[in-house]
Amino acid sequence: MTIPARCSTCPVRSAALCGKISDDAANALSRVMHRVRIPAGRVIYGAVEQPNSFAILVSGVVKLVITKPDGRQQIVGLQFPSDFVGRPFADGSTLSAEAATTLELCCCSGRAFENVLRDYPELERALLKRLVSDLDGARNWAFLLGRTTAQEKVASLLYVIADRMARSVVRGCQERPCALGLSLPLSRMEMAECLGLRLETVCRQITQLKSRGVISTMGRRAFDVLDMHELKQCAANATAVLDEAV
Amino acid sequence: MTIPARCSTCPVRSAALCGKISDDAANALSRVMHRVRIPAGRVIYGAVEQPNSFAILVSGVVKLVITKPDGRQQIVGLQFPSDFVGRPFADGSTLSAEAATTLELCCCSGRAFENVLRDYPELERALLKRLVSDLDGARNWAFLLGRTTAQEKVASLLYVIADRMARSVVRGCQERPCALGLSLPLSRMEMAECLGLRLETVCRQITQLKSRGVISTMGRRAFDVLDMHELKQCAANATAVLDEAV
DNA sequence: CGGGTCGTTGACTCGAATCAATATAGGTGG
DNA sequence: CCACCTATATTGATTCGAGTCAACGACCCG
Repeated sequence: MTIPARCSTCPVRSAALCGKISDDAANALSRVMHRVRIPAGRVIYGAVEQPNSFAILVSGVVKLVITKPDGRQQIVGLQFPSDFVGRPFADGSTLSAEAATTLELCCCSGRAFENVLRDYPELERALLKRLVSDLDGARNWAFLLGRTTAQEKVASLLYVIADRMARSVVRGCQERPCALGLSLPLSRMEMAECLGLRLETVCRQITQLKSRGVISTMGRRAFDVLDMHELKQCAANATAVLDEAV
Repeated sequence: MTIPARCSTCPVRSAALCGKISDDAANALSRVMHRVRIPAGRVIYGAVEQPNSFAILVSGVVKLVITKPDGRQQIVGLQFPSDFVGRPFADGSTLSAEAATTLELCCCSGRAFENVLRDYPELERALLKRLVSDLDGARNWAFLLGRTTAQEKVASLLYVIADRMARSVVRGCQERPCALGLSLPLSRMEMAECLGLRLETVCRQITQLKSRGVISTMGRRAFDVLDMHELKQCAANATAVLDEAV
């Protein structure tokens, strides 16, 4: 038995959960999942709504945001195409997921997903691995917030976005995804919320990166990486870069 | 079949992974696990050593630390008694786990653990749930690092320590674990590494909390929470507390 | 009791926040 | 299609919290 046609043409299949399991399990999964389109700004799951569903992100970007009673917000993670969206066995935390852009999701109800999970232990195993790597991601995010300068934060974010957007846009080009005209899935405000900064600070850092010829911007929601290597340098160690720029 | 005697007297059993599964699974697990004692400072797992093992923390505190080539360190998580220690299916990240204090672990080899995992899907399910809650923890840690003042950071850390240490020291006392003489598992330097601050800043904030009568300290490695409610207030919203203090 | 590590406090600096004033993009209606 | 209008973005001036540098003090070890 082979996988369904709609799956075999799916752009994220190889990288997503459903590409890591046997055709058998993938079939069972495909039977309960369906494509949906979600407009930007929609809350996918959060403190309020409980009909928890699960999805694989096909296109677009999801932001994971923690909001405190006093209004402070922090984006604690971004999800890109091929990522798994949902909170299995959620305990109702303060975390919510929002569409940063228009999304295409391949999704199903929590109940249906948990049934397949029970029938195919290999799926549970794959999910567990993904959670471990999400956990690594969350901890690296914490490092970024705790131990880096504004310069490094902005450079890191742009690097991650360039990396993951390029991967999902031009598949096959593993070399240098430069000069592509990447679309920026976040506003300046949202970038600030990602990085624990104010939007003015994000602006200033972007201006600096532009004046150094590392990136360029076109309008509000597009940018180019002119020098991928330099951007990575900025992300890893802003001070060293500043030294050699003197 | 009942669980082994050494498990039935184990202080963390009810809260740990092994208390969330059937006696059958718990038995299988107990057969491959054994108690070990680890001195403070020992690296449990990290970038170097690969013989990955898994453990349940019985006593002591483990710190999870990310170290970058340039020497910057950030503690991205703490683990307390009953927590699961280990990285299933690790992909060799920059994360390492270190004993912050002397530890008692109930541990086994990665191979043995994965065998039991295969035989008892319920164990895998329990592990998955624990990872999801770890993920929540890591994201809340990110919020703390990104969106709070030094005051809130220090208060939050002391609150978490007081909460979890009290829970493991005086079991049964669910009311107000105040005035207990809690042992502080971290040095000032380590506290700073947790919070993305400098140790001088941690000192100053501790001094402030003392002068406001929220906590008191005895020597270097012990403290008391004099007003648990106030400490929680400081953690949640330092500014409001400052306002009413004027 | 002496030495060294760790913790505390003080004086000063600096990076990011804040407050404020434009500027530009992008959508809307004429 | 163009002119306007509002959001969003950018830049500048200033403030403030935390970092840095330095000295001192306290605890804990032998």
